[in-house]
Amino acid sequence: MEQRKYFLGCNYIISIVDGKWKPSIICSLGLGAKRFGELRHYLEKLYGITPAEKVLSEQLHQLIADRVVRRTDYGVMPPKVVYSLTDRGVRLKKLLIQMTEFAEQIQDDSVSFMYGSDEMKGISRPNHK
Amino acid sequence: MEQRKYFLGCNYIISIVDGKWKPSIICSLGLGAKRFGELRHYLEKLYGITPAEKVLSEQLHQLIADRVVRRTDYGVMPPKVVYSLTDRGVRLKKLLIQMTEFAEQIQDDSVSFMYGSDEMKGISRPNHK
DNA sequence: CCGAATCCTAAGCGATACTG
DNA sequence: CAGTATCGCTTAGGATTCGG
Repeated sequence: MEQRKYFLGCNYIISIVDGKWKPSIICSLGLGAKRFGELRHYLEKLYGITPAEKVLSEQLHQLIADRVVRRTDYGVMPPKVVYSLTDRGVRLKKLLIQMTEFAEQIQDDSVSFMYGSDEMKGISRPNHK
Repeated sequence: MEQRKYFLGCNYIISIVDGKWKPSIICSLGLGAKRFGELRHYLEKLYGITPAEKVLSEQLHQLIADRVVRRTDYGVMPPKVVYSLTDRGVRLKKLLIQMTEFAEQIQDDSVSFMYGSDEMKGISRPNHK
């Protein structure tokens, strides 16, 4: 087992959440545990595009390695596997919400976001059709 | 001028600070404005390695484009150019410190950091030789 | 002293096809 | 259903060289 070395602690956090879909995965699972396919379709409803299966799989496994996400295999046929946030994941999600709120404060015309911090908290349930 | 679109606000923040040296640049300039070469040598003292000039230059310009860093050219000969944090940069640095504190909370044996949140705040002045 | 220009390698991400 | 295997494009970042 080898040790990973970072300049700053924030570099470590950034490395955990850096990945196109990772914040959305954490956010989604924070609103409820989901199966692999469920997660894909949930993300598609939110954004209109789906992560490639390979990419979703990769990023999930990285989050598992960083102990942010937990994988529960029910070992039945047909397969049933559920992903959910660990304790660390729940705390990380709160940090992501803080970051999102900061983003909304400094936001200007040059950027836009598809999903807001209130929605991350589950305050508003969007009607994505 | 085109608009950048992100899934979540935190994706925007992550894109701003994602870059091997960016958090360290923001942290360093937060302790005082610096010239290009000064910044390089400061980082070298902290970490024992220097960013390639091209990389430091790139990441500085990206931070300028994101209005986190300000470049002040005194237009004299020999050249004197100073980099410092904007208002947005100062606020972003506070967020980075929060992230670093979170990292220190969840830290375990598998990771280590070369510079701590207290040092980011300027509380302790390390004696790097 | 303050960089820009070029070349190179590794990693991120997507599309497609296939498996237990 | 829940993924893995393969391919190919694009970007990040380091090494090196050159210019005002």
